[in-house]
Amino acid sequence: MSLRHAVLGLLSSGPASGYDLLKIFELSLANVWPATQSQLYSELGRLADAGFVAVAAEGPRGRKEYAITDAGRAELRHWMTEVEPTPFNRSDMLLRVFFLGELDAEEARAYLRGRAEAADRRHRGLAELREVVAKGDDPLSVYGLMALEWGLRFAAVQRDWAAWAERELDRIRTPEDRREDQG
Amino acid sequence: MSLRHAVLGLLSSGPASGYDLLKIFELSLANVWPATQSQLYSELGRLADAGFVAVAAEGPRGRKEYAITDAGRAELRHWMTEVEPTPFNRSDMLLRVFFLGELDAEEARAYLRGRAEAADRRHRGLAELREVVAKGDDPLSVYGLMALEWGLRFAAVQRDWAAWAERELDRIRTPEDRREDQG
DNA sequence: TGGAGACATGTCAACAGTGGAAGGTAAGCT
DNA sequence: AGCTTACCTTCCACTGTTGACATGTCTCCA
Repeated sequence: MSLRHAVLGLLSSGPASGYDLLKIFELSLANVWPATQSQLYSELGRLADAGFVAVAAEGPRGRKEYAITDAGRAELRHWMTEVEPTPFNRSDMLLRVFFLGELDAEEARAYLRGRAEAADRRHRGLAELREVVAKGDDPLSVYGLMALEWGLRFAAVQRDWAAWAERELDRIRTPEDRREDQG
Repeated sequence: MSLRHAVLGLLSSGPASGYDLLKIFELSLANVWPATQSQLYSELGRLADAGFVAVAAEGPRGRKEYAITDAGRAELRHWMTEVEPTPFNRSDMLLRVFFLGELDAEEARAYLRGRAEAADRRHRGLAELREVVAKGDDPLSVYGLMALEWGLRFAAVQRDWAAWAERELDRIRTPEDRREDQG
């Protein structure tokens, strides 16, 4: 139930409407905690019922600006400092690795190669983003930068792991051929 | 909808009952694609309705052994080779990083330190598991080893990143103190 | 023979996440 | 004045995930 805390976290730096929050979710938070419009509005409703946020102002077009309350801030702090993060999540990429034996050698190689390439593309994309940020064109908070660095390292490790696994696959699958060569 | 493919993947190497599958989910697949008993049994039912698996044999205590069908195998192959894996998932650990500014310097440090330590513990645990596997006491498939290697590298990168972020935090938060020293 | 423990399945309520439809208001442009 | 575009919210149906409860059988062993 972290959508709730994502919303509280965003509201902790100032009031915003559901629409404003949606923009943030689509941009900076998209890779960390994606959320859709219907999820956001209903979560804001629940948060208001629970007293963690309140409508601070109403604007044109039915706009409602939500502000975090003291109770909300307390809840956020509690989650940040007391609740243990989940160590890891589901990964359909890794799930496929378990079943790679179902494919023939060529297909398995192709899969790992594909993963390495995708990770490499992501790595290059993030590196570019870091360049842009470094030039100061599009400032990012210290914490945004930390998340960016995480993404960069994560992409690199995935790329390198996939390349390693591909070599490993060759090492495993070729002994029979080698024996044939020698026999 | 990968639970379906996890089940198909497991059944691809031989028939099994819901109970058997549950054991596998609790052990080797727990970190990659956790699933509960209720999920498993209902998924098996849906899979059977869709013709991807069939009851191959019935045993004592109402046991039903499911076997994958040709259609099921085709579906699994399709998913393995044609469907692009989701690049990354939600991370409540990283979500917290975005809101680290809500905490004071000491708390933020503690958070990152905690992450580094948790990752280090996981890394040591997996390294130990790799030792055990290497000794051949508890054999793991090539693919299981690849997944293990992934876990190891992932834990290492998380540990190192958290340590880096902690130093980064010091670098950012201390300039004011330094100015005070000089002034 | 009686109890513990593993084996085995089924069902239900609640919550979380996805995708899309519907409906309405304000601002800016021509 | 009329049009378009951006702004803004609500509701709904469906799927996925979790946890708990209910139910019963077989094997072993004291």
